[in-house]
Amino acid sequence: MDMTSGNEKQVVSGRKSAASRVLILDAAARLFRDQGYVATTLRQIAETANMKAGSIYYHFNSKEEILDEVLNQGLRLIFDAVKQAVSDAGADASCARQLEAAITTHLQMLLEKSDYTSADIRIYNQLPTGLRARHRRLRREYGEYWDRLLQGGQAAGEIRTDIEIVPLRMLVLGALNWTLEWFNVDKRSVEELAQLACVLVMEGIARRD
Amino acid sequence: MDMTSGNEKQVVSGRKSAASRVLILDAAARLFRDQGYVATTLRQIAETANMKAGSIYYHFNSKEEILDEVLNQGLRLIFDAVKQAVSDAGADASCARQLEAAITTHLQMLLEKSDYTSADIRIYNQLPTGLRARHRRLRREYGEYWDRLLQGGQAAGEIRTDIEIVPLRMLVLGALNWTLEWFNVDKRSVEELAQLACVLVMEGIARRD
DNA sequence: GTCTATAGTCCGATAGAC
DNA sequence: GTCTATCGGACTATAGAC
Repeated sequence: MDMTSGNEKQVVSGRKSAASRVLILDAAARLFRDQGYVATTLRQIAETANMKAGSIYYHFNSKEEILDEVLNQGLRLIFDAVKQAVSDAGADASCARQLEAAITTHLQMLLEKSDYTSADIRIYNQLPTGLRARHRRLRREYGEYWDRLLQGGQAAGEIRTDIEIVPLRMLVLGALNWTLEWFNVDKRSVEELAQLACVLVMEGIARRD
Repeated sequence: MDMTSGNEKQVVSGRKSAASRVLILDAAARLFRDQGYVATTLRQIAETANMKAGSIYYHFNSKEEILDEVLNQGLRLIFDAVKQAVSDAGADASCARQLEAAITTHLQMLLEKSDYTSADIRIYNQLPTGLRARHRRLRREYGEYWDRLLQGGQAAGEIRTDIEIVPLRMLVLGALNWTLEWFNVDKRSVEELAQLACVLVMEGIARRD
C-alpha cells in the first residue's frame, strides 16, 4: 500500500505488472521448449516465475494466450535478427556472405540467444490448430525472406539454377532447426557449427579433384 | 462364445489378442505422431482401435508401455530398412550410391511407410526422461551406422576429409527428419525429394564454372 | 498484484460383470 | 477379451480475501 515514493501506481502504471508479465513469459518459453506445450503446467510456469498459479490470470486470460505471445515474440526475434545481420553484411555483399550471415544468426538465435525462438521452432508442430493458423502468415513471410536470399544468389550467378528454391530452403532450414535436438552449446561454439553448415550447403561433401 | 471352428482359444492362443494389440499400436503410433505423446489420451487410442479405454489394459500395463513399443518398432524398422537398402546397392557400390540408398530409404520410411518411425522421430524430444534413456542405445547405433557410411566414403576418396563426421551426419539427418514438418506426400514424390537431398548433400548449391 | 481455496473437467488406471 | 463404472489425482480456470 505504502510505496517508497508516492503515486507510482499512477505515474508508472504497470511497471510491476510488466515485470511479472515478462517473468511469466520467460518461464513459459523455457518450459515449453524443454517439455512441450501440453506437458507444461501453469503451476510449473508460476513456480519458475516465483508466484502461484492463480496469479498468472492477472496477466493473462489463459494458458493459450501465454503460448500465443511466446510464439509471436519467438519468430519475430529471429526474423528481425536475421534481416539485420544480412543487411549488416552490406548491400554489395556476395550472396554467399549474406547466406552465411543468415545461417549464423538463425543458429545463434535458436541455440543461444532466445528461448522464445527455440520454443517456437520446437513446439510449432504440436499446437492447437487454431493457434497454428494464426501464426502461419509470419512463418510464411520468414520462409519467403529466405527464398529471396536464394533467388538473389541465382540471379547473381552464384547459386545453381537447377534446384527448386522452396524444398531447398526447407531442407536447409530443417538441418538448422534440427540442431535443437542434438547440439550442445557448452561443448562447441555455434559459430563453428554455422561454418560447417555453410560449407555443407554451398559446396557439398563430395571430394573434388 | 460359439466360434466357427472349435477350440481356437487353445490352438491359436493369442490370435485375437495379437490382432487387437496391433490395432492399439497402430492407432497409438499415428496419434502420437500427429498430436504428441502427452496430448494423446488412452480414450483416443481406444476409439481409433474400436474399443473402450479400459480394454487397453488387457494388452498393456500402461500408456508408457505402448509408447515404449512404438518407439522400439519405429527405430528398428527404419534401421533395418536402411541397412537392407544399402546392402542391396551392392558391396561394390560407390559411396555416393550407398548414401543415395540410405537417404531415399530414410525418407521413405519417415514419410510413407511407417507411422511408428515418424512417431519415434517426431516425439523423441518430449519423452519422459527414463524412457529416453532406455532408447538411447539403439539411436546411437543408428547414428554410428551413418557415420560408418560417411567414413567409408572418405576412405574411398569420394568424400572430403576436412569435415567432421558427427556434426555432418546430424545436419544431414536433421534436414531429412525435418521433412516431417513440411513435406506433403500427396503433392510431390518422396523419390524426387530424396534426389534433391542427395544433390544438396553431395554437390552443394554453389554454381561452378 | 498476489494469495488461498476450490469448482469443474478430464486423465490414467483398476475392479468386476459378462 | 471387452465391457461399464468409478477411483484418485492433476489440470485449467475462477472467486474472493488481503
